[in-house]
Amino acid sequence: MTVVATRTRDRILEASLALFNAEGLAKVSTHRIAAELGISPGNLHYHFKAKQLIVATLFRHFEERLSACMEAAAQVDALDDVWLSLHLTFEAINAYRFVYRDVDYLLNEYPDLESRAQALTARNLLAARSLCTGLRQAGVIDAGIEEIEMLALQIVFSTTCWFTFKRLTPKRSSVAAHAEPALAAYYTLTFLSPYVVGEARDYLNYLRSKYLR
Amino acid sequence: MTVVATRTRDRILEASLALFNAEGLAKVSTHRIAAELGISPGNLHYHFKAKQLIVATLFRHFEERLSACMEAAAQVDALDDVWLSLHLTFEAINAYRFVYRDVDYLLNEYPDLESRAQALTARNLLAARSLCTGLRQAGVIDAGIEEIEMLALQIVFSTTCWFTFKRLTPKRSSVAAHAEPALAAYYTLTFLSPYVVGEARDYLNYLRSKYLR
DNA sequence: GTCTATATGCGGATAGAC
DNA sequence: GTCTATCCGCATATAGAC
Repeated sequence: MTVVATRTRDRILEASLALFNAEGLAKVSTHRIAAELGISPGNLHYHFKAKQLIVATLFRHFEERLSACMEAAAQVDALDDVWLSLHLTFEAINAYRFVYRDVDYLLNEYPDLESRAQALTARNLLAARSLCTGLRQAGVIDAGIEEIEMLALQIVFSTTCWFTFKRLTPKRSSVAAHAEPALAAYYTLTFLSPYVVGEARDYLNYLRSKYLR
Repeated sequence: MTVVATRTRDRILEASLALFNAEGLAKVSTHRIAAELGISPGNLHYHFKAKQLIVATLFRHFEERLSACMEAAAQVDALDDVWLSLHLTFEAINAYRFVYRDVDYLLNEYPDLESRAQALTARNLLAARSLCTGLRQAGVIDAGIEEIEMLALQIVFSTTCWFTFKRLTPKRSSVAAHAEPALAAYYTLTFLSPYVVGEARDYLNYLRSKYLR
């Protein structure tokens, strides 16, 4: 049945994503994925002729989800929306964290993803720039062109690499795993703080007191 | 001869470092290293019983070099020295870029390095904080405790992840490879700019005009 | 110290029966 | 669609001659 086939296909993608995120692309073999699902390696191969195809499919899903975040981000013009937008972006990246946590391995192993990953970053930069100019026009921040350029770069840099860096800082047991994206969003939001003017400053301080705990 | 033995050992480390940096830890096998040196795999194994030992040795060298950078950084109290210090740090990280460019793979493959890598980051954060408070005491920047905390984090974050992120931005052929650390240092220095006061501002602008080309 | 030859195991991928 | 069985290649690591 096609229905059943599709189910299995989706289950493979689901399980692969979970394993890749948890243990890293390199450590998860196709055998392992099959075992996790209780199916045979042969069956898995029927649905995906190569591991590369699983990875490529997941990467496409990631592109789509992140692109949606970016479109939303480009429209933002209030500090409150910035935080939400960053939060959603971090959640997207966290849901597919195997991509950025191990970019070097990923791109070495599957070179055809390199240009797509670069294009994604480029669009991400455009969206961040657009977000910043939106904030300036709304009078939320006061920043020159060069400063905005810098801000956009910082935002994209931190969304991209945050979870990679996280692994290099000792775990704080006090922080629940699901709270990570919210914290990361707060951290990134703080980049804006030197440039925030007017009553938006108060809101930023409110956020600070709320999340610095 | 012990002398010759040592030579070969060092050559192995040298070649391994070069290959790891150029192609990534995962893609470079011990056979490959041996072939590159024109020695046999058996001979390589005589000097290093396992690939892990090569990696561990290189990692120790990296720790030592980066630690020296950090000690120097902690003493800095002028904007000029900050740039130099950042530059040297980026050069150290660039010289051993296989470490941070593929941390996730590295730590998954050699778990005993994880705590050492975290300790290194922790010390790095301390040094950065010390650098920032030094700048404040010297009157170069005007920043509160929380802001300094944030600055230190930004500095360490960017030194650690910059070259990883670099791979996600399209190559600009105009930038020579050896100039990368200098550019990265400039980028990181700019984090300070919102907080720089007095005549130090002029110097920062000078650097900007010099490196923004 | 250096070599050749080889053991061992794993991961990706396939063939063909059911 | 799913299975079992298997091939192939590579990477780590070892044994033993020179």
